Amino acid sequence: MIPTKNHFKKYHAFLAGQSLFKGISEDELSVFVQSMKIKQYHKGEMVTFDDHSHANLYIVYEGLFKLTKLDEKGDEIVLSILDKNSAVTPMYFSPHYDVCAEFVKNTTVFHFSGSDVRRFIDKYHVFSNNIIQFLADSVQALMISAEVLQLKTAKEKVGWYLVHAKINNTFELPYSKTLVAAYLGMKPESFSRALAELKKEGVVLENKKIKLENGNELCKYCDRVAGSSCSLFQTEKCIHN
Amino acid sequence: MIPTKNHFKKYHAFLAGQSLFKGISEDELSVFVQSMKIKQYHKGEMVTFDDHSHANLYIVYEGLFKLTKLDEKGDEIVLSILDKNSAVTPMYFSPHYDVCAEFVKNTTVFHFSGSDVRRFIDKYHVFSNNIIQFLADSVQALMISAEVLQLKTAKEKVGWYLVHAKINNTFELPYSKTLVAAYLGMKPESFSRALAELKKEGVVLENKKIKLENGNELCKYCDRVAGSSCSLFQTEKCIHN
DNA sequence: TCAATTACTTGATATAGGTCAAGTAATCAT
DNA sequence: ATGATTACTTGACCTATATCAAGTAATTGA
Repeated sequence: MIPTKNHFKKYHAFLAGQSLFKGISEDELSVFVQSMKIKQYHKGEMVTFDDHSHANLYIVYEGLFKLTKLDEKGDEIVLSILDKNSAVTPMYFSPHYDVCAEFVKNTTVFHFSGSDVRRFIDKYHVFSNNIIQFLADSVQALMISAEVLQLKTAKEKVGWYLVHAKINNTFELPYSKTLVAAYLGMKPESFSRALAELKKEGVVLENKKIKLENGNELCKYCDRVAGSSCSLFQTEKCIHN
Repeated sequence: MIPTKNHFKKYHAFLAGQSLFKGISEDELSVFVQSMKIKQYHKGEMVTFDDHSHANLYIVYEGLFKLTKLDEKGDEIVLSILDKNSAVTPMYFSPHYDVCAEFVKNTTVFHFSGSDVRRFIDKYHVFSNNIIQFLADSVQALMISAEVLQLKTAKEKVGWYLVHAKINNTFELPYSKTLVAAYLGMKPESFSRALAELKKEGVVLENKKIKLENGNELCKYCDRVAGSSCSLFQTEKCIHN
């Protein structure tokens, strides 16, 4: 797909809104955007990052996919779920570390070659700092995942996932139950049973909409990082003191 | 502890050898080292990174500790094991994300304040790139952990851990079984039983020394990233083609 | 719009690894 | 050197979640 001038403007605006490009001027960004490639993937496609694609930085313009690791038996873990505005860059990883992208919806991603990214890092100090922040956020997210996956019971995992939708006020499960279950390292059956348990506590999920009896039923499943974005954070109603 | 001039030289040499300071000249490093603080912790101590210590970059000069997350029930996960030459920096994390350092041995750490690190990043582009590589390595290590913890059986986890000691040719378990078990997300009892299983396959662990009957018994537990450092990598003896 | 596919639920059953207990071996501190 | 503490092992038992199966509900695509 060759971007038309019109598209180009749209993409430019989109990228300007990304936290990776925070603090970069319009003109500076333009140079970078010139070298951007656009790629579309189809629902159901599975792509492994090979030695070549390892060098890239990817930003999701539209769509949905999961980053997974598969083992010989065919079992998989979901490392992260990526949709609009998500970014991923295996460029600093070992070329022998292979992860897989499984596309859940038709997806459009922008990608920048490793050499362009490095050039941009060298030239624009802000961008370098943004990359640092992006990687640090990834580290923190993975640490929190590790904690959730290892320490929490099925019900706690689901509660923890749902509380995010309360905090960001959508009160909506953003993806299918099966996908969320996989992300939480559990089977759809267990997810379903966990929801049944939560229902007894006043948490109802009905066509992806979360309904709470009193409003605070999910608070016990909250962590401090997520909680710090909550309107009740550290009020007397909040469990985090 | 106030470093004497002599100590200072020793520390300077130590830091010059760290990959975080690769490409930094002696003189440049000196400036940075001036502002370094030294802290000693005792075996058994437990320290939480508070808002203040969050801003720091830590490098382990000597000793051993584990970075853990604890939950209300008192269960813990080991996010990483840190010993000589290891580094950790929560400085880019949410101030609400609290991890805990549990000291296994008496430990000496150097730390640099967040503002010094930022100043150094601004000034020395190589350092900024080193930080990027350091964070990316952390991301990759956490992804591999996630995979090991979720996808592997007890025996596979232990085999995977042991194969590293084969690859780096020490043939030695670097830490206590209990600590390694915790890192692998399992109980000491399960670790012990997994070792018993491996013994049947010709893998013997005797006072921390790994003995193999034929030499290739651990290969089936190897991953490609670890394997890429193996002397047999991608020869006909290697499972990775 | 309707058949086909995929998503979800619920029950019965299996199992890996956790827990508890009791013992031995190794290490530490005085 | 020795008593105390901690590390490790082994067996019996338990439990949370996976698996299997069979069904219903929802979504998709021609």
